Formats: sequence, C-alpha cells, structure tokens
Amino acid sequence: MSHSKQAAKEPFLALIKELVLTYQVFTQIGDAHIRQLGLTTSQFDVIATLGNTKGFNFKELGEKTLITKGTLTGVIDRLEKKGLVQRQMDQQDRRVFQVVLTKQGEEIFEKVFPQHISYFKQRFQSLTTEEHQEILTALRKLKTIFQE
Amino acid sequence: MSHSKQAAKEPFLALIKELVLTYQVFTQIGDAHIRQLGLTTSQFDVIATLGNTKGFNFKELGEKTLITKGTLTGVIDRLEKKGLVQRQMDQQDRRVFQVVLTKQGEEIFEKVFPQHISYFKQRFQSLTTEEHQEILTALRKLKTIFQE
DNA sequence: TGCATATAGTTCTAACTAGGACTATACTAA
DNA sequence: TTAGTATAGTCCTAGTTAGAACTATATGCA
Repeated sequence: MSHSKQAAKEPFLALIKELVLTYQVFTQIGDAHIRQLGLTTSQFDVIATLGNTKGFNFKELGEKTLITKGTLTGVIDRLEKKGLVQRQMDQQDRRVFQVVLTKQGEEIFEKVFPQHISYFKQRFQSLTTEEHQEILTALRKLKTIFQE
Repeated sequence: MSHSKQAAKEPFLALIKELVLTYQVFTQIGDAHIRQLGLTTSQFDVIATLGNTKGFNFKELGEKTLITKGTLTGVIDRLEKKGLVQRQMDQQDRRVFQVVLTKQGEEIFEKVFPQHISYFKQRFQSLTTEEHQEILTALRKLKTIFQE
C-alpha cells in the first residue's frame, strides 16, 4: 500500500501507510537479527511458540504463529531436517501430529529467545508506561476497524 | 512473532504482538479484496503508484512500493505479461527503464483503485479526527523505537 | 583518455505465502 | 453398519520475499 500522492485527499491512507511502514521497519530489524542466528522468522516463531511447552499440533501451532497450514508443513519439514523439532504421533487421533522441540531445539530456544527479547527490550526502555498504553490502545482501535 | 505466553512478563511483547496482528488483519482483508480483482498486493501497489503519473524507474518504484529490486523485476515481468505496464527505455541513461501503465493498465487503475479506496474508507468513517491523530502519533512513536 | 568506483536492473537461491485440491481419518445420524 | 460430513495435515501452484552475485552502463578523477 503506497498511495502517498493520494494521502492528502484521503487522510486514512496516511494512517495505513504508517502502519505498513512501522511493520516493515519492525520486521526488518527483527528479521536481520534472527537471520544472524541462522533462522528465518517463521522458524523462530515456531521455536519460540514451542519453547517451554509440551508441543502443539499443526492447527494450534498455525493459530499461534499466524502461519497457514500449507506453509507450516514446509516450515516444520525444514526445522525437522535441522533436527530442531519432531513430529509425534497422536494416540487419540491418527490424523494429528504433535510438534515438539528436540533437545537441540530446546537449546536453541534457550539461547536465542532471550537474546532476541533483549534485543527489542532495549528499544522499548525509552517508552513510559503511559505511552506504552496509548500505543496499545491505538493499535487495538485500528485492528477493530479492519475487523468490522 | 507470537510469544503470547511471555507477554505477561515482558509487556512490550504484547505491543509487538498487537502490531503484528493489526498488520495481519489489515493485509488479510486488503489482499482478499485485491485478489477478487485479479491482482496480487504487489501488483496492485505498482499499479496504484503508477496511476496518474508519467511513470517511474525501478529504483523510484521500489522506494515507493517498498518492494526490493530483485522482487520488483519479477512483479513488473508479470504485469508486463498481463499487458498492464510497459518498460520504456530511458534516453539519458541506458541502464534505466521507466515503467509506465499501458492503456489497459490505466483502465484497471481507474476501475480498481477507487473501489479499493472506498472499501477501506468506509471502515475509517467511525474514527473521529482526534482518534485518527492519536493512532497516527502512536504508530510514529512505535516506528521511531524500531529505528533507534 | 582511461581506470576505479558507483549505480540500474537482472538473475539466482532458499524460503515463505495463501489458497485450493487431495488423502486419510474421525464423527454423526439414519 | 453405513453414508455423509467434517477435520488434520500434505501437496501443488503461482507469486512474493531478501539478499547476494552478476552485467551493463555511467561517472569521477587522474
């Protein structure tokens, strides 16, 4: 969504543009950091979601990471090939796989996740609690608009 | 970025999560609408950017649409194949192509762009000018944090 | 002029993306 | 039991994505 030349006429376009830019900047610095750690964003998300849990099936994992099922199959394939996660049969329902971190996956989680967290945490130090709350409220309001 | 279970401990994660969700919801409804019109988001962005202009070269187009050059080549290729845009030689600099809408591309632009705009415009009606300004300010603040 | 460096766009690779078709399994109601 | 329907995950397709290597052209400086 660019439309910058229209933004004067339609002020809401400036808002959308700002959302896109903010997200873009966020993912760029986040992705760069994660890539340095040898993972993709999706792979990191999966590992972060599975960390400190007993695992989730594909459906749950997809809902939590916002990765759609078709994509998730590939992401899990690659993580499994790297030895970081494992598919486990579900006894109750043979259609279902539980995805769990391997020992190696857990090590990565414990090393990489706090690192990534603190990478962002620093940047948020400058926000007051009030500002934090304002931004949260603003984002929720915006989200609601899109959901109407 | 999921990390929902950590959000209690690290409040800034809730903020990040909300940003991701908001963006996700926005792109989902936007993309769905654009897809109905037979275009991808990137293709739409290019057409929307080129509309009512004399065209842009790849560099300018990339900056405006936030599409990186490597990706842009492919997007333009496909739009060219559809007959919606055209590469034009630049007389001054033979490394440069100007990308312009074809007649057919302009027709699409004139039909589809206002439709898409109004699709979003409706949803923003409910915002007061003040709320609008608050959200804009919040997004800018958040973006600045990521840019530090 | 002629070399060094910069820039524009293309190509390549690995991965992600949504959506829909597909397969296997489970559930539900007659 | 059996037919119909729902669900879980996979496969397939077309497209996007970033980044890095590459080619062609331009520019700046000696």
